[in-house]
Amino acid sequence: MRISELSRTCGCSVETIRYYESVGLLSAPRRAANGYRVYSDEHRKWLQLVRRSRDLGLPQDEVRLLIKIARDESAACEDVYRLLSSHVQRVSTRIRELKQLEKSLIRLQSRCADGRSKKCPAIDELMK
Amino acid sequence: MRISELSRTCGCSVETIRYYESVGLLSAPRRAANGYRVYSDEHRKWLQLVRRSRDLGLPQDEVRLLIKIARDESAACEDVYRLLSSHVQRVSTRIRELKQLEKSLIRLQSRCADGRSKKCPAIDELMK
DNA sequence: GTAGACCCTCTAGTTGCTACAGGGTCAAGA
DNA sequence: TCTTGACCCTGTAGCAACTAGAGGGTCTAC
Repeated sequence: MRISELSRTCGCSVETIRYYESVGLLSAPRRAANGYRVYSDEHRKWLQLVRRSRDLGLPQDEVRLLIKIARDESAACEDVYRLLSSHVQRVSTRIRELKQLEKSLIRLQSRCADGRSKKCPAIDELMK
Repeated sequence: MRISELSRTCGCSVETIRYYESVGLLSAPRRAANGYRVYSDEHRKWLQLVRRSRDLGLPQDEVRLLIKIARDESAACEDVYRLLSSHVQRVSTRIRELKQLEKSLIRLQSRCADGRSKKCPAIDELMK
């Protein structure tokens, strides 16, 4: 299959596929006589792995690691588990941080709502 | 005050201050005879506004907007309120997304935990 | 033969900084 | 007087993870 077909089946732009190849997240496919990339179903699977992992928020480095684990025939489930665990940790931390942020923002915003003074109290607070 | 002092009082690196100046988030200060930047307390306040806004996650464009509003003597509180509101929306949305993500990750991870098969079921799922 | 849909490579842009390289300035101490 | 070390300057390149464009080639259908 050609790159545009792969792109359609994986929901990932042509440019992104070429980019993944350039950074080593997808192995280079064989080329047709005219230089066009020709992909197999194997490629599609690997691209799915990359796309889904990225959708889950895994950074490229860890996707690379995941690929290495997956290529290993004895695919170490434990390693995958650990990798996912640490990512869950990161996501949970980020959620906590954002909740904290949300609170601060709402508090700041509320100063605007009840302010009668000429100057904006929220801006005053930020510049203090 | 010189740039390093400003840096210390605002908890923001010297490089970042110069960067803010270069992208128009902080107005250029006067220069001493030797070319060094010389800041006033006014500058400190504006830098605080930028730093605090960024800490709240506002993108540069919106900080720029906030500065414009703040410079306006009739600092339109309503505009600030609207700006903060839309940002709170964004943050809330992001929190929801991350929670969803966290769930997916934990689900995926659990497949690793109870898998007895030779191949890692999480990786299998990602490549499907 | 030409229009339109593909494909190619290479480069630059995005966001918000951070980290050099390669210089100049200035005050204190030997 | 010289030198050391802490500052300061400009300008450029790097990060993540793409995206968008320039400037070309290829192939099929009408």
